[in-house]
Amino acid sequence: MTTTTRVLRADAARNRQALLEAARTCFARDGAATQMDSVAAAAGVGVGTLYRHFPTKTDLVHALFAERLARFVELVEEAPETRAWERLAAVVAEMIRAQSCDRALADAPTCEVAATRPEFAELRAALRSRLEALIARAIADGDARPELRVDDVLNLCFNRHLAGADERGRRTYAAIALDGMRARDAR
Amino acid sequence: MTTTTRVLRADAARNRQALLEAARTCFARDGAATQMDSVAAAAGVGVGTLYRHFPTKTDLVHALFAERLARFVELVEEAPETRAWERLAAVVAEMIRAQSCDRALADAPTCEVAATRPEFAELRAALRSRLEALIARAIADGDARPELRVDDVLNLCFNRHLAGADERGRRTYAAIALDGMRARDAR
DNA sequence: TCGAATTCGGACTCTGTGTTCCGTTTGAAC
DNA sequence: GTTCAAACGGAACACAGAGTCCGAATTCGA
Repeated sequence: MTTTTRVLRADAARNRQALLEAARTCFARDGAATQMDSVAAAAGVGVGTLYRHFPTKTDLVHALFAERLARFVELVEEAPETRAWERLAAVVAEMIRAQSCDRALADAPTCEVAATRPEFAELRAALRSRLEALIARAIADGDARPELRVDDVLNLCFNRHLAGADERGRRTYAAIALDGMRARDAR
Repeated sequence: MTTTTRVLRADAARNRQALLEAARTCFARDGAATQMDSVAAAAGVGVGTLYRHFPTKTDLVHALFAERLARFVELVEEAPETRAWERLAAVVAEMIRAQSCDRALADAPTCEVAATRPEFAELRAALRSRLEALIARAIADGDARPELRVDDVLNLCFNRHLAGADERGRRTYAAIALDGMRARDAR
């Protein structure tokens, strides 16, 4: 995945991984309020090093969000032979579950800081278009309510309050969301 | 509603109202990112004046949130003879609708800045307990799903993404939320 | 009308946080 | 082992935004 033009020196590569790992932890815990200093500290590295790998906080956020979105895109594509509704349900459940380990994730769909990066915009578009297709199939099958749109699904799944919710809360939330998205006849 | 101990001078009272009005506008537009300077400017007043009326940004946020929460509390209490589910549905719809005019509102349930103020904590507790009772009745009537809890309702209604959504988005969101909260038998 | 208490305004201070800079250290090619 | 480009660390800088301060202006009772 590391598509850097020039090959990194051994220590630099090691530090880059440590930084990404540290950033994951920090953003999961503190959300958007995460400070660059604490990321560097968690990686056992000076801020200078952090800024050499990610020139801007935005770059770091972008890298993390891209990672997550890519996982979701894959998830939507898995097992194309399944009934659309089943897959949609799995995707929704996983997106909701993922919020519990990442306080910053809820911002991903609307986040403007990272939105300007073409690479990120592409990923977001990819997720949207694939979800769109999946939803269309689920509606055609008569499983999802006909007015359902991508944004409705994303709005429901990327809810900031989910990060603070407990296991029961997230389960119930997912159940409500899925039942609500269901077509009247299919229930 | 202005329960200040000493009576305010005419200009002071006028400014206080202007400040609250300006704050409503600014927070509705910019959410938590609203700056004190811009509130003062919008009220046509210096920052000094703003800080005399609201010594801290937290105080201002508190005043605004309290206003909103109080409205919701009233709403839950209205027309007690109605069937519980009907009222719950009305409350949910209104809470979701209210997000469209206030970018900061979504934080109200979890907001820690204002949570320390006893007055605010009371309001929040009041809303919770009244909603709790309403939900219990709706469950007892067989209208709401039995696992439903106050937090589930609040998490669904106070969703940050709703502020950016359009009319259709909010309507669909409300429909999904309500259908999802419904008991299986009642559908 | 006058005077004192109150309020106003906005330049200024203070703090927290993203970002830069540069002397030092390290990896790896020969 | 020597050399040098690349990478490191963290003190220092820059800037935004919350909150302060005090001389000027305003209100209002007498």
